[in-house]
Amino acid sequence: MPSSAVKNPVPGADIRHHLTQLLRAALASVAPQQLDTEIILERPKQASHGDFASNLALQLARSLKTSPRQVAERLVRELPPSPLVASAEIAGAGFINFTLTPAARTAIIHAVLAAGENFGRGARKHRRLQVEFVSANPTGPLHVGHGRGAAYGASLSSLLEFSGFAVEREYYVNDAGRQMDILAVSTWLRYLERCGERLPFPPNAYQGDYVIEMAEQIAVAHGTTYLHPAAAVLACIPESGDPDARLDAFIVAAKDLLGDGWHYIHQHVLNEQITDCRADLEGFGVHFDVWFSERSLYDTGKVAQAVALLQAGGHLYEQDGALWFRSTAFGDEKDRVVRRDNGIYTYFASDIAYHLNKFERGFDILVDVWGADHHGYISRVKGALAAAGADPRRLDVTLVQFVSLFRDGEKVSMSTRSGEYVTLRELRNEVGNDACRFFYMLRKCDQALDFDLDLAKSQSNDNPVYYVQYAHARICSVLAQLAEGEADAVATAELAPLTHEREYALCQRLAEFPELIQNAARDYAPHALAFYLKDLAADFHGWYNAERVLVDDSATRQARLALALATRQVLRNGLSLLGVSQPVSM
RNA sequence: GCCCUCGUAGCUCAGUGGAUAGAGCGACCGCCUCCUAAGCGGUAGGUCAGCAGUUCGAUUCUGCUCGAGGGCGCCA
Repeated sequence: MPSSAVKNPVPGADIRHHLTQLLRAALASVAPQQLDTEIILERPKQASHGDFASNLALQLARSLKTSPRQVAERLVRELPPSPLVASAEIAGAGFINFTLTPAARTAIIHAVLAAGENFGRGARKHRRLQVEFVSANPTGPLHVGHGRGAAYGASLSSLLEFSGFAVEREYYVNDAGRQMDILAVSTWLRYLERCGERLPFPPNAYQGDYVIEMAEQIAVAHGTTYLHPAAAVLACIPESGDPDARLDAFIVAAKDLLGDGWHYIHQHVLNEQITDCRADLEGFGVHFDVWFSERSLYDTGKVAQAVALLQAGGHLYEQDGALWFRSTAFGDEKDRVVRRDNGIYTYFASDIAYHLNKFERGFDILVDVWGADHHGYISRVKGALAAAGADPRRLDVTLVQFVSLFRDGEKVSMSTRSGEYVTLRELRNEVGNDACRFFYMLRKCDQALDFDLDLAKSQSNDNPVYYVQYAHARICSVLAQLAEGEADAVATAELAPLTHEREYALCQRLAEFPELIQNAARDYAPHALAFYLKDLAADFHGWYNAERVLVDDSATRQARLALALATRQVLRNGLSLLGVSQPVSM
């Protein structure tokens, strides 16, 4: 291929693509029969290895029956000349290391300034993607474990959206099951207590103070409307027996005695919890586009339809009075019940209907963010989707591991049912939203997270979130000292005065941002963005300490201002994706 | 027993089919007459748990062993 076939690059355009074209041209001449070899360009860890490195020669050596270094020499000889490449050197086992010209290295600054808040945004992918996360039962305040799912899901959604997908965020409200009944009956029993009735509060009912508060509200608003004598209630409850049976008896008694009143209390506590949950999440910067009701799946017959669909496909059978799904035919370790012997559908049944409904709504990809304790659930849901004729590969389940809180080096013990746990709201109030959001992203989601309260609260250099925000504030501080209108000229500043290694390193970091967005989105790994921002801040702080921005020489001053401004832009873009604020001063 | 996640510096954790495996904290030595010291520079610290395999090349992929945590309901 003649070298003229490689187009002259636009400054600031995709240099990686340009280098790939150069290598492909060389490949066509050195090994025309290997033209489909994948061209891989990586960013070397060491600065002495240039700006980009290719292992193409190592890949080709075997089939060409030639030593890697010899192949590399031939490739380099055939590389078309490029105005962006200062040198292409052979090193190590046969790597080709590209060093860019100073202009090519700094060109990214203008690209950042031109794109602004859209720098790093991926091309539209024309694929609709839904992220479902948190989806905690509306039976009590969110705790720090839910907080991790919320922070992860929100950052992941933003990242996927920024990378080019059309993203919808959804919260699945489990408003149909026994847990809601237990919350309603718990509230009613507290209400009776407040009205002066003496009866034992079941140990397996919801113990939290918020239940007492809801009972108080009902009493204030409705007086003794829902009052029934303790004796009438207790008459329905077996003397002994297992606690779950007793709790169910309390629920039956409440339904019988209250009639329509039961529906009021049930609906009231549900509304209260959803409202509280939504406010908590919005306060955390976590927004949902859709709050999807599980009960609506029953009301519209979707659950029965889903089961009928599996039945029609011959995937169900009856045994011991229950209806089973033959999930072992789809790789699950045992078959699963979809309808119990008492005629009630299991959670699994509504979950099948739910996921089929998601596909009906036209999403190309479903992402479910679940607590790690649900991992055994993946194979059966995917199996059911396959059985129903849907493609299970379009469902990606991401498991988020547990959170342990540490205070003064001691683990804070938590127990959900007893009501003794640290809520997300308490955590936010104590350490602040920014530190919370950032700390949740400091660990891969599939690893258990130890949340150090003292470190998260520390207003010091130990705290990575302040380290990143400080870089942003420092840049703002410099810009605040400019004369009127001086910043306007920066966007088109001549960049040749940037000649220090730290400046090139910072430019390279900025240039990595778009690739990082794509990779992190592909891997569902928003933590990679948090780590990138730490690295970017470190590159900036290092440069800031070594070189002064506001120097007298106007050309140097303009060039450095441009670099500072571009850095601030990328810090902003990254922090906002993570839901962390970008303070102007600290 | 089966399944999942994991094992990387004293501690907490990133990372990768590639070259001399990184960061923060802790330790030690330094840097404000200077755009914010919530900052920076340097030193010390490693059998990437172990064994075998695939590969031109394995800390990364595969298998096994050891160790840690979690999950295995006609609950949600």
